[in-house]
Amino acid sequence: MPKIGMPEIRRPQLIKATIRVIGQVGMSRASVAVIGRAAGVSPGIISHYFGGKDGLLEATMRYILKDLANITRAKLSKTNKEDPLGRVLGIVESNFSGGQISPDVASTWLAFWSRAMHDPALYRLQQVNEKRLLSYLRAELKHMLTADKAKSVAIAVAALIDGMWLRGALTPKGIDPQQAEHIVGDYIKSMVPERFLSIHQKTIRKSN
Amino acid sequence: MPKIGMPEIRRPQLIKATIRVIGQVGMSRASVAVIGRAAGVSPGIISHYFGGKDGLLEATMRYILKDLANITRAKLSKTNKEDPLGRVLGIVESNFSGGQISPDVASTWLAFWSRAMHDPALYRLQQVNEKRLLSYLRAELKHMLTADKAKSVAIAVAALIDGMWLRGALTPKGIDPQQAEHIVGDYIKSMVPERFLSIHQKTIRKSN
Amino acid sequence: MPKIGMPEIRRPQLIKATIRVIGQVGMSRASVAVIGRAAGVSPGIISHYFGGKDGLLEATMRYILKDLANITRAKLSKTNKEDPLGRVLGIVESNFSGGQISPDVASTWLAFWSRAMHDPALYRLQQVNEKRLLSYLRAELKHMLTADKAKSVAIAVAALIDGMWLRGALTPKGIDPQQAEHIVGDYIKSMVPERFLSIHQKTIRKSN
Amino acid sequence: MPKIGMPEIRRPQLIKATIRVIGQVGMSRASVAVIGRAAGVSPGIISHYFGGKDGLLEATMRYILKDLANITRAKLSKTNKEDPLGRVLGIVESNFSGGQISPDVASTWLAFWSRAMHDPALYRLQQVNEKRLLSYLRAELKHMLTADKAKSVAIAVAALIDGMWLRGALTPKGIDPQQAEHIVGDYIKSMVPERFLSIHQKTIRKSN
DNA sequence: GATGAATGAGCCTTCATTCAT
DNA sequence: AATGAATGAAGGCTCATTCAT
Repeated sequence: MPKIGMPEIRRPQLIKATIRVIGQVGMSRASVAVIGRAAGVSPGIISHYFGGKDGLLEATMRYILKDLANITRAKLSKTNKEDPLGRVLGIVESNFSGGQISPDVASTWLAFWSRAMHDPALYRLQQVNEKRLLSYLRAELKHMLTADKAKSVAIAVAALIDGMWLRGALTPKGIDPQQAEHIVGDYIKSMVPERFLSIHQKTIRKSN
Repeated sequence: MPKIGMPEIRRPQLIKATIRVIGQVGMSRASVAVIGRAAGVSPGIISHYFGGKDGLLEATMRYILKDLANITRAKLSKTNKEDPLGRVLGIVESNFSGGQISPDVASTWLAFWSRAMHDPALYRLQQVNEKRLLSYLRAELKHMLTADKAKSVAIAVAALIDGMWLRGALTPKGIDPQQAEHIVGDYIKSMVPERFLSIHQKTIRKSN
Repeated sequence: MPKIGMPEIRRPQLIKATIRVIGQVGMSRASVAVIGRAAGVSPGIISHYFGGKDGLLEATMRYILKDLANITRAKLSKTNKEDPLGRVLGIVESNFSGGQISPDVASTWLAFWSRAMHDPALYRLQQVNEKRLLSYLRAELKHMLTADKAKSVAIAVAALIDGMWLRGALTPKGIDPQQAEHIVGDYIKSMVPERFLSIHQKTIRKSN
Repeated sequence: MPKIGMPEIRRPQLIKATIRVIGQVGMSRASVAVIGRAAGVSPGIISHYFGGKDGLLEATMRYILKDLANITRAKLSKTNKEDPLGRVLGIVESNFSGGQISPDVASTWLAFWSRAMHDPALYRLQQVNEKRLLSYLRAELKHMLTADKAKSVAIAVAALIDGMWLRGALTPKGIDPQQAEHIVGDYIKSMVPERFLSIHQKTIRKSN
């Protein structure tokens, strides 16, 4: 068994502090001093572990995206491959579950969204994530719709997810996952042929 | 006698420069020095006209929101009151027309969105805008749907608008208004009773 | 009769505003903009009439000193030359009368005192005033004391005047002229031969 | 491990540089840049140690006042309690000894006097110091004079100290402690009953 | 590995002065 | 004569980063 070094402890510790700080005071006030204090370490350590503030921000975004990817993958692995509607709903659900909907993460993500437009490193991460979501959605929707229709519905679903998520981030109460899933789910159900709803119903019943 | 009427010239001049600068280098690099240079004036002038950088940012957001409100109002005034579907589509269209979809404005708006979460003045402006959009949508949707359904569809449409808009902002090519309107339009049409589509068709034909 | 031009109006107007502003917000916050506003004129006018802020400050100090000199001269001209004690008391009284003891003037004077140590122009004005006070005092005291004693009492009286005045300036209620004159007067009376007190008493009675 | 104990080094270092700078160029030119340079450190350090320029100024005044208080306390502890005149003279002497009479300290003190009128924090410090001086003087004078007389003589002595001190600050040669003590001493001796002079003489002789 | 003292650039703001009107 | 818009330097402060310990 290898000894776990400090990097494995410090990096997540600082990333989580970053999310907390950005969530609470905003990106413009998230200085390394404040983040360091929130993590209970000295400011100098950030340059040591991430090469600088930019490195920390990139690592933080990467962390959030990875978390989402993990959740989605886990969700899909538990979903019946014969139930494409269920799988699409699973993808949607992933976007409104776990750490993703905590106000701090929502705030952080929004800050990154804004920053990504002018920061190549963040922009690339953002693009990868966007494409993955679209490709996941399209892959499942193709089982229920024509390629053309699948593409445009995928875009709509992705937009709906982001929109619900964005509006939730700006609401004092935060994101309401149930409402979000319900609204996105309704849209999808209204778009796919009826028989996929039946399959989905049966699959759910079976899994219980 | 001094030059008069400068405030009426300088304020829009500085606001436009702000949008341009935020659009091009991002909020974090939009210093008063850079904005001043972009407007061709000295940095000190910003405090003179807006009381400080915060005042300029607030005025800028106010300017963008007012622009959107004006476009929406103008659009609605030209739409037949007997055609609620047409009016909803008009509201949607307003959000993807005019200055709103320029990459600079999109970037600026996103920056404000992020900032609004931790800046009370911007937050208030944001909230007013959100509520107005929802209320406009709900008012028209109520003519076609039950109050409950109108409410949830209004939320979905607003989310769809924001989502399309957000994703467009992050795309190199910028927002594609036609695609956006098409996708949002499709969603709305799939949600309202068929007869309102007929009314809408007739209204359009008549107006040509 | 010569026509009175604007300079004769503007200069005192600005000087008085300066005293008012320094008295109310202190030297460090007395900008030309604030002074101009207090005088109801534009900031540019100060450079026009005084060549700059320094010129205004110097003129303001000159104005206050001249006022004190005038009061003293007037007081002495009304005092019996055969009553040296009465004349000394008159000099003391002059320093605690008229505009000199208003809180604004006191504050302004103190500010100049501090500034004079590093501003040659103000320093020169200060010195002239100090020497005049000492010379006035010494001239009268010499009629009652030896030259040596007169010199040291003159210094003490001057210090007592400045000290009372300084302490008064720092008290919320401002300078109390009666208390000040009483204390300084007591000191002087205890220092001069008794017969000058008798002369003084007689002189006062006669003048009534 | 970082360098430790720097606060204990830096704070006095910066305070002394502040006194030096104010003494040499005046309060209005005592910028953090200049003070930092005089202390051989970077300007940013001032905010680090004092929270800002105001904090440094307050700490500087506190330092000077504390120094005076220490000197006075030390002086009194070495003075015979049965010799009230000696104790009063000791208090006076304290005000014209040690660091207090250096031109830099005199200039700084005068600058603070002026500033205190519009700066609550400095004003409070000033008041504490004034009250302490008066109370010390009154306490001793009460052993020699009626309460009423003690009060007014205390005020006069305090004024005389401040006045001598103030005039000295404005003299190129600086304060002359011997002359100052002599003048103030003479005044006090002329005010108290003769027998306290005898006590004082005896006490001095004994202590030699 | 970790600290936090220190730097120095960059930020926002204030201000005395200039100048077209 | 007077305005007040505009400048640009200088002010205080914040901050990411470096480095001796």
